[in-house]
Amino acid sequence: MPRDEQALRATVEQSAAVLTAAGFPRMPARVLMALLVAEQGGLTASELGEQLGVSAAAISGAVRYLEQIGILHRVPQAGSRRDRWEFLDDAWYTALMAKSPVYGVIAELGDRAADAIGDEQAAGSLRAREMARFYRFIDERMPDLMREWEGLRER
Amino acid sequence: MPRDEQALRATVEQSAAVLTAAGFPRMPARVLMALLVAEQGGLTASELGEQLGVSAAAISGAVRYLEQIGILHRVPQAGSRRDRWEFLDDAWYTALMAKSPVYGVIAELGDRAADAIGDEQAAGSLRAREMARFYRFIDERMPDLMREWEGLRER
DNA sequence: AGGAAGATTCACAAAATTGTGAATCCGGCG
DNA sequence: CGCCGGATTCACAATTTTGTGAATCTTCCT
Repeated sequence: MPRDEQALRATVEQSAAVLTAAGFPRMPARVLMALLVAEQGGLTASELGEQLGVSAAAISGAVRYLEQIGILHRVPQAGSRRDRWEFLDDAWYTALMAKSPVYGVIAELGDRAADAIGDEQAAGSLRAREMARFYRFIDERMPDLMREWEGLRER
Repeated sequence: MPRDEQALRATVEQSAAVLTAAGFPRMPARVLMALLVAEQGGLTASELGEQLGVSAAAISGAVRYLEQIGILHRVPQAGSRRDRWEFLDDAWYTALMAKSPVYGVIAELGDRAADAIGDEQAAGSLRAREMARFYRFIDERMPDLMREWEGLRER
C-alpha cells in the first residue's frame, strides 16, 4: 500500500504525459506507467480500468498494443479468467530502445534515396549517405550499450 | 538533377512514413525528408510546397516546427525574400538523439514515483528505481556515443 | 510611394485518433 | 446444462490533429 497514493497517481499521469508528448499513444502510456508502479503480480484488466478511470474496452486495446510491442505480457491465472498483466521486468526498456529495428530501416532508406539521386557528389546524396551511416552506427552500437547496462544492472 | 526522380520521391515518402509511424508529426516528416535529399542550398517554401503537393500554409507550419526543434535553419537569401531552408548539415541527428532532455526527465519521474510508493522493497518501487537508473544511464552515455560518432564521421 | 510576389496567420473543414456503451463471446462453476 | 462474471469486439460519438483557402503582412523593386 503506497504511502502517498495521491502523489503516486499524479506521477503516473505525468510520466504518461511525457511519453505521450514523445509520440507514444496516450492510453498505452497510462497503462504502462500504472503497471510500472504496481505491486508484485501486476494488475488485472478491470483493476487497470478502475485505477485509470476508463472503460474496459480502452484497457483491452491498450494492453493488446503493449503486448504486441513486447513490453507487457499476460500472466494467466490458474483457475480464473482474470489474467494479470505485468512488465517483462528487466527487458522492457531494452526492448524499447534496442529491439526496435527502426534504425536499420532508416539507414536502408537513406541509401535508397542516395541511389535514386544517382550522382554521388550531389549534396542530397551526401546527406542521405551520411544519415544512413549514422543510423547504421546507432543500430550497431545499441546492443553494446544494452550489454553495458546489463553489467551495470547487477551492481 | 536526379537520375530517377520517381524513385526519389517514393523514397522520401517512405522515409517520412517511417518517422510518422515512430510518432513524428506527418507534415514535418515529409518536409524533413524532402530537404534531406535536396540539392546544395536547400529549398524555398514554395518549392517545398510544390514538390510535396501541399499548401503554403502547411509548409509554413512544418518548417516552424522543425526550426524550433533545431533540425532546420532558415537561410536568408541576400536581396530576396525567398528564404531557403536547409539542414543543420551535421547536427540534426545528434540533435534528434542526444539533445532531447527526455531521458533525464523520465529518470526523474521514476524516482518520484518510487518516493511516492514509500516502501523501497515494494515491487513497484524497485521497478521505478530501475527505470530511473536505466534512463539516467542512457542520458549519460548518449553524449559519449555522439562523440564517438563525430570521430568516425571524419573517416 | 505604389505595386507585386511571396510568406504567415487565422478560421474552418476534413480526417484520423481515442475512448465509450452495448452486444458478443468465453470459460468456470453450480 | 445453463447461468454468471468478466474480457473482447464493434459501431459510433467526441476530441484532436492536420491541412486548406482567404486575408493579412512584409519586403523588395520600380
